[in-house]
Amino acid sequence: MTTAVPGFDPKVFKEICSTCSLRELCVPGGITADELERLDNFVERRRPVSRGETLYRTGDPFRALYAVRSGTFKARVMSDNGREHVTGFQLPGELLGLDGVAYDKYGVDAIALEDSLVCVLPYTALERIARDFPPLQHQLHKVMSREIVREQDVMTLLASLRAEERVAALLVGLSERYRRLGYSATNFVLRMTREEIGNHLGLKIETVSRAFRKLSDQGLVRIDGRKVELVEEDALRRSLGTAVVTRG
Amino acid sequence: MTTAVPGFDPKVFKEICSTCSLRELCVPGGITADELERLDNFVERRRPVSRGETLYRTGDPFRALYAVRSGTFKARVMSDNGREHVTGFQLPGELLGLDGVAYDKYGVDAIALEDSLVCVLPYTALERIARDFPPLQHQLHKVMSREIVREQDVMTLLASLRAEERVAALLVGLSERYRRLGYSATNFVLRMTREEIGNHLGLKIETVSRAFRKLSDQGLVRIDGRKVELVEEDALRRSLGTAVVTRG
DNA sequence: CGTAGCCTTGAGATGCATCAAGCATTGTGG
DNA sequence: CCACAATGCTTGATGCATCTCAAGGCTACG
Repeated sequence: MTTAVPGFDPKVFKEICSTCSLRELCVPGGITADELERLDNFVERRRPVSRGETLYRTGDPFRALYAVRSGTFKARVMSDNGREHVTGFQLPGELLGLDGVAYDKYGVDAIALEDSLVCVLPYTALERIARDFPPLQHQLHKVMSREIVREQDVMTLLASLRAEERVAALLVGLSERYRRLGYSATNFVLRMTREEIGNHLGLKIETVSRAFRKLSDQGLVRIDGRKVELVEEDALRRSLGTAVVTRG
Repeated sequence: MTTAVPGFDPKVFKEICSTCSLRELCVPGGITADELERLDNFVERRRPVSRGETLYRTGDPFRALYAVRSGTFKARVMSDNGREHVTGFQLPGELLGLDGVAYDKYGVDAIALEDSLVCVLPYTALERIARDFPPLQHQLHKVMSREIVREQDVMTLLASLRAEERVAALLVGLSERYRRLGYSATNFVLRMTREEIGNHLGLKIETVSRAFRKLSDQGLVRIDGRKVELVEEDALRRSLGTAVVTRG
């Protein structure tokens, strides 16, 4: 299985790509050495983005997708009254930029919440390779569709949950994503401020703070600044109604 | 340009496909007669769905995308407490089922709000043809990305607008879509109930009703049951803040 | 040590949900 | 053709969740 491919180090793959939503792209099962090389050549493997830096802005011409290798991003839109809406947070292995395909320009700002690394996937090359390599094509479609589903979930959350439930849903969602990454699902550190959480969930910062307090008082979680411990994960999950899936 | 192709009637195309989000699929610019025939063979061109009927249900195995030819649909999820969330309304030329790719099953129920016709686009065939026909591939990606952007807009709406603004945004959005279809952008009939509007916008039916009333009192719109007239379209638009785009 | 950013908490205001009643329209069976 | 049920819509009164405004505390960092 481990064919000798120039410039490809399986150890690096293990760390970086194994949880990536596009791993089929970088090291798909059944990919030939030849194909792998071709992929390797077009992906820029580690562009650093430091905390607070903008990876791309709303309206920038769309050129590439970005896969988060390490770190965390927020995607946001600013309304002209100066208010921020955070459309999502991106953890390692997740993609940025899918909204750019629609109108050949990005529809959000992508901002690093901590020092991060991204893979750069030039889009036209990606489309070209996808044509020659059906599993990759299908994987790309799945990734886009998952983003659609994720956003549906957020819409449902915004349309039907109360403040405390929204915050609980966010925590459960982050928990699942950290588990998938092989990190602790019960102990993690929030990379975003209360305000960013509020701007994602459609709540004011004070309401977010009080929601944390209430969940904490019920013994469901333990909160210390940005450090979170899920004490009663199941109860937390149940407090949402199982229909609300939390994929993002 | 009008090559003689068996089974293809340009007049029918004009009526049906010219505003379709997948028109590149059915009659792309620059498509050869050969390719067109191939497309023609795999698309089922007019499946009727009568009012209230379900086109597909949450969890049904994903097989096909559907393009609305005539009529209107709602896409919805039911939470287990029995509450409905309407993720969107689909007008002629718009697509249903993109969420199904992600997990090989549909993520919503698609229900006709009036007697409707859809085109059926079997998905595996679509992927296959897209590989051989780059403009179609790109168009498919654009359509998926537009759905992502549309949902981002709805999320922003839900997270930041007040009741009256949400209703105004819906009306402006419908207006634009009817204009694109060649219908009046200022006079149209709502195909959905107040309750469905509320379940889309995260509002109760009474609140929707009162929002209509207020917009009406301000002279921005005229409402008679489901008949809507946009009297001051610009003012209505301005009442939203221009950053809130309303694509669906 | 001091400042700036972030977070918490309290008190009061407000927008939407809830509860309740009544009206309009449509369709149906007598 | 009419009576009346069913469905959808409106309107009013009240309560509650969240926002708003205000103050103070904590932490990190220069």
